[in-house]
Amino acid sequence: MKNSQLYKGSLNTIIMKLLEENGKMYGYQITQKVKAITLGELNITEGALYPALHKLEAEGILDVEMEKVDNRMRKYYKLTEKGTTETVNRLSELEDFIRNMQSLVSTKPSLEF
Amino acid sequence: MKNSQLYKGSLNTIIMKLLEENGKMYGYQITQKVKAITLGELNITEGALYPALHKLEAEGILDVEMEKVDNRMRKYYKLTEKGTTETVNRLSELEDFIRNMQSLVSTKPSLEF
DNA sequence: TTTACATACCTAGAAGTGTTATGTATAAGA
DNA sequence: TCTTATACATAACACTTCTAGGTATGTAAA
Repeated sequence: MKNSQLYKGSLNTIIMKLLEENGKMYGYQITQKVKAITLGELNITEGALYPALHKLEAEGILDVEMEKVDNRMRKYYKLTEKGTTETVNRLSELEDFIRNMQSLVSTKPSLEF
Repeated sequence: MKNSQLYKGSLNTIIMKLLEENGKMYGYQITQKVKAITLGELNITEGALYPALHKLEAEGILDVEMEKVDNRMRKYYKLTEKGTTETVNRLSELEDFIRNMQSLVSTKPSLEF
């Protein structure tokens, strides 16, 4: 993704949330959408994205639909029923994670004079 | 750590922040502190913690100090000067990460009736 | 007293995730 | 024509964490 290791483990959740929000998307579109939303801070690499999409499809989280646009092939992905349910869980986990990280970081270091 | 993959990549930042906050800590204490702060939700495994501490020490982020307490050995870790500077950067990255994840997740899915 | 649990450290091998590098192909713009 | 953007894909590598084991002391319960 980017320089920071922090994003490791969050790619699937990001993909699923975007698909929940937009109905169907194709790979390249996902990379551009993430870049736009994060103001260029997060760039999903193709080497991470495509294997992730294939895995989510194999797990029955995503469905694929091929479409030819402007003589170029596009693979549109959308959440299955199972995927929609899973997305709710993932987002709940993400909220817990963010809450826990904020708890761990919120307290100020003791000042010594 | 726990069930969720989301915590991957955040261990170093957690360790460094706790040391910034508490001056010096030993490994087991870090696991207990994290468990307490997150109300049991996050349990750092020893197989992740000790290698991480050793690596941070090798990188000059942490200093070690041995101490014998109740006939048991303890290895106290504290931030070096370099480590203190690095911690500021890591916490800044964490804030960016959390902000970006919230941006990606904040928008509601479109409702279809 | 023996068993279990808590404290306190450690490591090797496996698993999972993502990066880097590379490949294919079309379209648009300088 | 060369570069950039669009659009997919995979293989080799790197990094982080987990699983599962090991060593050792102190304490509380059975």
